[in-house]
Amino acid sequence: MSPRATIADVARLAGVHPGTVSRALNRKTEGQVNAETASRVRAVAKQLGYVPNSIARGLRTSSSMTIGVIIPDLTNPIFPPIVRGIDSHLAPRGYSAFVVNTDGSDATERLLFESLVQRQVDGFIFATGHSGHSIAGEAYERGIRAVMVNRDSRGVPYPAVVGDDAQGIRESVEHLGRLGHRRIAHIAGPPTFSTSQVRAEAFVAACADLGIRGEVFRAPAYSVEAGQSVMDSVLDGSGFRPTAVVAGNDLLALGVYHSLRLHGLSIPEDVSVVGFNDMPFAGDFQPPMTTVRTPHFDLGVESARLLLNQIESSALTALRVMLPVELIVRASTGPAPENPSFD
Amino acid sequence: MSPRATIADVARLAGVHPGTVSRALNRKTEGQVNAETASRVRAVAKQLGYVPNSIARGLRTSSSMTIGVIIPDLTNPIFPPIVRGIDSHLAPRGYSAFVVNTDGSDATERLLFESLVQRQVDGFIFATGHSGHSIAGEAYERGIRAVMVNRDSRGVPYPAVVGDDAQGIRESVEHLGRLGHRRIAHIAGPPTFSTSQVRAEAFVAACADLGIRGEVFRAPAYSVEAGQSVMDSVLDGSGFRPTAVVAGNDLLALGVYHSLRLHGLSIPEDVSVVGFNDMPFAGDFQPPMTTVRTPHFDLGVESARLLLNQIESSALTALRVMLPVELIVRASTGPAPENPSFD
DNA sequence: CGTGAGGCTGCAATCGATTGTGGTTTCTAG
DNA sequence: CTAGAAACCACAATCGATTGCAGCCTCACG
Repeated sequence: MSPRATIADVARLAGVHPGTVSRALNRKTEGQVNAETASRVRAVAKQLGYVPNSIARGLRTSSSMTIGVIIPDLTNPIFPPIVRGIDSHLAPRGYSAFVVNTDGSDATERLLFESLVQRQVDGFIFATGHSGHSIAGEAYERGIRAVMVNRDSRGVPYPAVVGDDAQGIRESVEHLGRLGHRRIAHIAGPPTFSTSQVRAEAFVAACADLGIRGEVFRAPAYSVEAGQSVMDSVLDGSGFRPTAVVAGNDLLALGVYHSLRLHGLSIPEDVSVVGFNDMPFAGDFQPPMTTVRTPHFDLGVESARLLLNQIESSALTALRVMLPVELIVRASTGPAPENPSFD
Repeated sequence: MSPRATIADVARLAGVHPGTVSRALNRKTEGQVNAETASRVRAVAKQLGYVPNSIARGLRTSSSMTIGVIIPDLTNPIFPPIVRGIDSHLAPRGYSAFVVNTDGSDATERLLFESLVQRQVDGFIFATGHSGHSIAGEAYERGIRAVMVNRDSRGVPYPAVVGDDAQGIRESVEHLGRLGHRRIAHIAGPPTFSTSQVRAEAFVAACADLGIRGEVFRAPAYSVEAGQSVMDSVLDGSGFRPTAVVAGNDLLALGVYHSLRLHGLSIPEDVSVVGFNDMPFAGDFQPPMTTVRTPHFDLGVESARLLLNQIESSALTALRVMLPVELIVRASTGPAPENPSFD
């Protein structure tokens, strides 16, 4: 690897001082140097293939132009769009993102967080919010800038960018109500996530408003397996016989699909199912899934925008951005059965 | 933001020289300092909440402990597992990854590449290989370390980590042959990708070996839309009437699903379909998709391993790692119809 | 008791850029 | 013609860590 050209090399060849080279090459300061000199410097720089060393620059300016993005798991399909949204806002502004996965472990989150602090990231975007999310609290104490995305974290004073989950659930229930359903189950996610609580509460409220009998069941995780086993226990153990289920998210809904299939029940003839998130390819499932579309990409964009605002204006405005969601009706919901197959 | 403690602060409070602090805090050099002094330094460091500034360290040691990962699009479901595989190897070794998306554009790839060079990344992992992939060539000229993952790039002397695509296709064709299919279409990806070529050639060879009539059709992209429109033209325009189709990847296969459905053909009764990659939730499609599982996570791990080897041993061993694939038989393939519905 | 060998630690240079300060030069205006 | 102001650029400090070199101290051995 041929040693990269430094600013000193350029200065020498252009016959000027390194400081002048620096000024000539930076938009904000190039006015301070004679136009002719500047163009000579630029010519030499190009000739030498000079690229500024942003490590060195970062040391001096104490800004690394990097952002830490902490998510639970990149292979969970809702996160790639969020990450891309973040990146799409960051990249044009000269920022780069470190994306790390915690796999839901607070311990690894802490480790990764520290390693990013060490790397002098200018701020964080947390997609890992949950009740008792200590890292965000600590980060705030240490004066670190951050925003929460997708999930809120009660008690943490960072801005949060979330979808209007309550509205999404309400529309789901109304949709099912219009189809004649009067007994609906809600498979809720883990109670430590704000999303689970918001959705469950909205479900209960909507059912009450519409005079629908709604029961809430809690899944230990937002996963296909959890959805399946909870639905199994609803069908086998509980006395409740729903004609429709509103799942806490698409993964849980998929688990419900599996459970229903194994019980010989068909969707939506016997039971209607609605998911949440509209993950990629949700329309290609068997049957295509009715679900609530959350604008994940935009969630990412907004969170990045908020963070950069904080960083550049250094104003810690505790804000909260809620983006609208949309019910996507596909084939997993249909009219309530006249004679429910299991009555 | 309270100014972070520096090594000088620790030195002052511990009553030693900054150099000593540095030595006391680094595994490799802590033997050079008195055990008692070292522990005192460590105590002070903890008390002050000192975290080394890796920007400063990077400047001095000229190694940033970061890797650039260049992929086409994170929302393409094959990439998250690759990225996680990379990360799982990098993180425990103190490296962090910058993941960037090119959206298939060489121009933005170039931009992102330069910005990462500027950030002094220690190496690159390219998942964007294609014929005429100039960036990798240039990078090599400049003595930059890198490896290619998933896709190969002919003519670029970097190591490549790929799946055994030829074997996967061969197994697909054999599987269909055993089911009695004698007319099979292959929807190939863009010819600029090595994967497309390898798979198409393997398809032709396998058909020849088994005495099956195989026709290759080229899709302009690895996307659902492309798959659908190519399959449309096969069904409508071409004289060829396949009873099965081997798609270049799962996205194309999904497009084939759509096309078939719109033509009133059912899978696998009328036409069998096999995909490639076994993307997440491929088993939940309608019908569950028979496809070739590529070990994407391991592809990522291997590529990171190769890269770190290169970096740490500084030996440019042009290697090639091929990982085994596996045919996953689900419900999109079945016996060839006795009387093909469209003859 | 002298000396050589380690063991420890301080000193200062260094990585590559940015930026406040100040000195020349040139130009303008009175 | 000269004072004052720009305009331009060089100088050097600085960011926070790492590391070769050298010095000091202690200890052991002759």
